[in-house]
Amino acid sequence: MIRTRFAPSPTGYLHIGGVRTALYSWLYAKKLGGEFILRIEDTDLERSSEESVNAILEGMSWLGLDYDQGPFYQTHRFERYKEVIDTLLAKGLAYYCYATPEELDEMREAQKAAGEKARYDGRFRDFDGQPPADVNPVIRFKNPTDGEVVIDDIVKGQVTVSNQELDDLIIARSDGTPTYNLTVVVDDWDMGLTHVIRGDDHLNNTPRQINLYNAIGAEVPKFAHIPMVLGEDGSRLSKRHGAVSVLQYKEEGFLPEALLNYLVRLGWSYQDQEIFTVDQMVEFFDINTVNSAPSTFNTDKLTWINEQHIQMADAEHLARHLSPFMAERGCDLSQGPELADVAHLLRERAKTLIEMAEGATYFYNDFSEFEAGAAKKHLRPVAEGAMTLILSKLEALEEWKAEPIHAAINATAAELEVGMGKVGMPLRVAITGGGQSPAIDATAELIGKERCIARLKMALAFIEARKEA
RNA sequence: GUCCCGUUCGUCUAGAGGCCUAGGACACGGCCCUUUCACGGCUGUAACAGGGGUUCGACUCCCCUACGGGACGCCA
Repeated sequence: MIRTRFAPSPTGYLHIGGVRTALYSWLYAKKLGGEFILRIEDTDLERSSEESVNAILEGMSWLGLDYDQGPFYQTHRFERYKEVIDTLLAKGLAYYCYATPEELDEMREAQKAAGEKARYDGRFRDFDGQPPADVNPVIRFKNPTDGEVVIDDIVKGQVTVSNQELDDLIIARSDGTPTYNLTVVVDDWDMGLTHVIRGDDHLNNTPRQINLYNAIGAEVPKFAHIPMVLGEDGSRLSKRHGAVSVLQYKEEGFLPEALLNYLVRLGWSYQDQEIFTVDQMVEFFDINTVNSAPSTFNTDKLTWINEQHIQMADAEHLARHLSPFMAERGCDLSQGPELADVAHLLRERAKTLIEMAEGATYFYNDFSEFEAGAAKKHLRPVAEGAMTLILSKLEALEEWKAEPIHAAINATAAELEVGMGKVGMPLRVAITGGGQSPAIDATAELIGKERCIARLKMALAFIEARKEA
């Protein structure tokens, strides 16, 4: 069975590049009926935080990237890592290194000065003298010194690295805690992972990890190194590029499926299709056709995709995601139409849920002033006749539905021998407070008769006051 | 500096030697639709990093250069 994982370290927010590798792993497992595992790589006690763990969990949950197993925490598995390290030590495949951090810094500086790649020189590899009493040693893995490691990467192709380029990496710190390169190998082995899908910033670690797999007698999984996501200026994505945390996109009014859609198309394509439902992603995604070049994040396109998903979203689904934004704007949803109906009406003119919430406010909140520009243009004395007539017709309506409302507007325009706009626009400003809204008849229906009548009267009073001024 | 990876319109991408007068999408411009704002439809501008090979023929294969990214931690 196929088994993939997402293994973030909880040292910050869940960022957008991480989400893409998580998505690819998740899609790959889903597509092939495999399992997707979540593992929290928290061996760095200094930098890991519970807050970050929560941000990761919340992000995954919002995106709907559910996992079949986990979350596993590496800090709960220290016994197991110790066991592996002891075995390596016993077999002579690992050794204690007493070099101090200062000593190592000096070594690296000298190497760089000499134009070489900085790496541990193996000074304690064959040490059998008296260990210094005042140094807590680290444990290093004895990397093979000759030959080469070949990675048969699903997205990068064949990558060959000479063992001479690799040094003896630290697998246990001087305080005894294990390090990433060891824990990741032990876990991926213990958890039965068949495919390791991760960012290509790990490509350089892979050869040494393969050596570790071999040393502990584990089967080497298949690798797929996904290229990085770059910021809009082409450099590595970071905080200064604006939103990098998934939850920030949630707050900015993006639908989770839209973010996923944008991310799946960043570095991968399926014919000329741009818009994918989550089910379609699962059906069409193919890890073998992921591009090997990094790609640049583009908010404009994300926004367009979000708009497309809003347009095709189910009204109830939209309402569910829209609801928190309405609350933010102080809207009491019990004092107005069903939010789903409003969302349905607005979905063709909102790029984000924030925009939609802005456009939905007047369905729930009354206003005391009309938007200045729109009022100046449409609530003029000349509109008084049309307003008075439409008011009386609307008041007389027995069935408060878009169709009869529409008929009333038509009749008013016909009786006064003016265009639809001469009636529709003042009416729009009167009942919505501004000059922009969906079709005025459907809008009026949802706002409700009582509110519409009251707002029309308020508009008439506004015109009256203007005449006197 | 050393090693690894990469390079098609501004951006995401299609392109597996002739189908390419290089296709689609976002963004941008124009036109149409329209009682508002949008949606939508049509349309325009815009790219094979450079240089050498290989081949009858190169966006596609090879080499070099340039540029970009990554790694070189008792971080992951």
